[in-house]
Amino acid sequence: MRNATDLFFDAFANQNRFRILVALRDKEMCAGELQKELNIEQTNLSHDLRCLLNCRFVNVRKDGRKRIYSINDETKDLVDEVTRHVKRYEKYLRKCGILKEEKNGRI
Amino acid sequence: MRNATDLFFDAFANQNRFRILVALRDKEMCAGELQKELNIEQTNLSHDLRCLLNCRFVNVRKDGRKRIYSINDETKDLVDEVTRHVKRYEKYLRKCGILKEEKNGRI
DNA sequence: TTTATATATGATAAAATTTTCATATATTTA
DNA sequence: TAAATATATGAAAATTTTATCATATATAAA
Repeated sequence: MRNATDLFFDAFANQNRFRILVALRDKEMCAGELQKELNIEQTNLSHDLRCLLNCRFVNVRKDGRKRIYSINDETKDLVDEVTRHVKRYEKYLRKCGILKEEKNGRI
Repeated sequence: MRNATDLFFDAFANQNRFRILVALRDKEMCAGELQKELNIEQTNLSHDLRCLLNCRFVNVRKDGRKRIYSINDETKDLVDEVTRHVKRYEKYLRKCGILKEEKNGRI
């Protein structure tokens, strides 16, 4: 059985899923709005929303044929703290040399 | 150019690297001690420590032929907050259905 | 100054994740 | 009830990440 931390990072520390959480930080949105704003392919967005929902990082309510998603407060706080940490360490992250600046291949 | 958040999660949200940060939470340790305690293969541990060091999440000092690693306070706080969040959501993470309970293949 | 211990480096192999693709369902409007 | 819109599902392909392997360096002790 995997440990809970691994599961947590799988859900939270994923590029698209974290972008969704950041977008929902300021206002609730339906899938279509998220899709436009974040430019995530429809089926991927749907997979990601399901994951965030199952983990209870976000909530959803129906409105006609739209589904409106919102982030919960605890998760919002964590998003904020991560964002602060990222800002503080960005300079070093960029110079790390082990983390890849570009997706595969050299810098 | 990748965004800073992606680089941050690459460094921080990695199984072995996060375990190292958690281990260093309570006391500073040299590579050999970490290796025993966490049971991480030597070369992997070395790669991971270099990454954490380059990102400035940990510091190092020399003592004879050992190198003693310690976590910085800001990162320690973030580790604690993540740990709390994981505890709170573990129940849902396990039931997510999208996150894999076992490494590849079915549950 | 040779041997032993502690740790580091870089390339490739192995494994895991993310995207794509084909298609399904659910609700509304015509 | 047929067409249109909004969103969801599952499997396979594509890409990325992590582990392994071979080897290097640095310090200490014999």
